[in-house]
Amino acid sequence: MSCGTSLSEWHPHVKADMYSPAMSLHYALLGLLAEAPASGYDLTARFGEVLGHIWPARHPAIYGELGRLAEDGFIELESEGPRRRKAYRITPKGLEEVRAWLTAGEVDHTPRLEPLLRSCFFWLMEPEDLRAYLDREAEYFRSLVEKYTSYAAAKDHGEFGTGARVQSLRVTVEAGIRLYQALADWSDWAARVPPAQPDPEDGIETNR
Amino acid sequence: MSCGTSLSEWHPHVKADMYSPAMSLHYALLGLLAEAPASGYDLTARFGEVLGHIWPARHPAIYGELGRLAEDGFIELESEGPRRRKAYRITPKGLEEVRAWLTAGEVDHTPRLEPLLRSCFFWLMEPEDLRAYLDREAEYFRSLVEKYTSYAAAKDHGEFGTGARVQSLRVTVEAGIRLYQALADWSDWAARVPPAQPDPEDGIETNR
DNA sequence: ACATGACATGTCATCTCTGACATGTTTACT
DNA sequence: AGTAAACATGTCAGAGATGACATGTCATGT
Repeated sequence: MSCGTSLSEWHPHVKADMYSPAMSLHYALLGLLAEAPASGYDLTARFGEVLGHIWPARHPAIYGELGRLAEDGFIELESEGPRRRKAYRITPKGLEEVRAWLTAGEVDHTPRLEPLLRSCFFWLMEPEDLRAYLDREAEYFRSLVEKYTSYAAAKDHGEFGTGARVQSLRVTVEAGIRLYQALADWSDWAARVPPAQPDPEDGIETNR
Repeated sequence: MSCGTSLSEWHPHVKADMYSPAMSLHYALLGLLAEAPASGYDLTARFGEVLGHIWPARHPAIYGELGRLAEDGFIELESEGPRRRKAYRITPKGLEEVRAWLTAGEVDHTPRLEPLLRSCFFWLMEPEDLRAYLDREAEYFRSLVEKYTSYAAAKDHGEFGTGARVQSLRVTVEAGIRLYQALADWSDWAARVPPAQPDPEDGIETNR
């Protein structure tokens, strides 16, 4: 082992972080329903369009969570529409729930980004493959920056109104722009890091 | 519904992205074992120290995946040590597996960042709570930038050697620095966005 | 001789999400 | 009148991860 915290700190009978793995959908749905009543179908669409780029969710997860939320009194049936459509409305209890999360909930700061995980293992790649990969990535990140930038510009010209919800979305988009810009710059930077010397310490062949 | 792609594109019988939810641990373990043989305990420690800040994993998941990996011939028993310790070594098949992932696997670019999800719902918070939250976040992100920066400086002074694996880690750390810097700047920026007007379009009270 | 703590591996109930499958309803075009 | 497409909701087996629980091994100090 290299540098390190003692393992037994976490191991035997210690209460861990208690960070909820994906209670996120629970709050995400409440947050969306705080805007306006919606059906599972509507919510699925919203995940497909915008939120899903940050926090993916498919319809089985959504319908399932909707059922649980209703059971627990965080939301309630608002109306039944034409094709079996069921729209839900958030209850005061639900609104309190999501607000408590926002102001008092533990924040998980882990950046679960697959490209970052991959970067730990770049040393296993051939230099030319790595180079090609990083170029592709930089390109892709730049295209996202462009996409979000144009959305932000439209918003700043008042195209979607000036309400609080739109303003929140604008803030989220700004995060996207800055994050993807950072990732694009990082990819460019990484592509210019010289390939390493073969590592003497281990038996596995590194990138030649 | 607002702007949007037709839902039926994904719905009826279309093959979805097939993006693997967390096949990531499978590859992460292979990547770590490509460096040197290790036991479940060692690998758990490494997740706790470094990798876990990017991709968390607890010991039950690790021991479980290790078993599957061995069953499938991606890794093999290297040695049995003092206290039931079992160290595994990656096989040629396993090395091929992780390399194929790195060079040919689909990349999932979704930034699963809880702070970003939260930002979609900032409009539900009281302005002063939001302000306090953003200040705390900015502070925290800055502390991470500092931490990773000092690590990078140590590395650049040759403190951990110059091997390929260390160089990869340096690249990952650079991503962390840039990402957290972007997030710190974003938090500062967001704290200075003026609170929105009450939104006329819906019935739920927004931040006053 | 024995207790303690670090080392080390495992099981299990439970939770969440996913892809595949299944189904019913309404509109629009031909 | 018929059929295709969009609208809309659901079930289910299975994968993957988690916290809690359980157990066994070795070194050290008393």
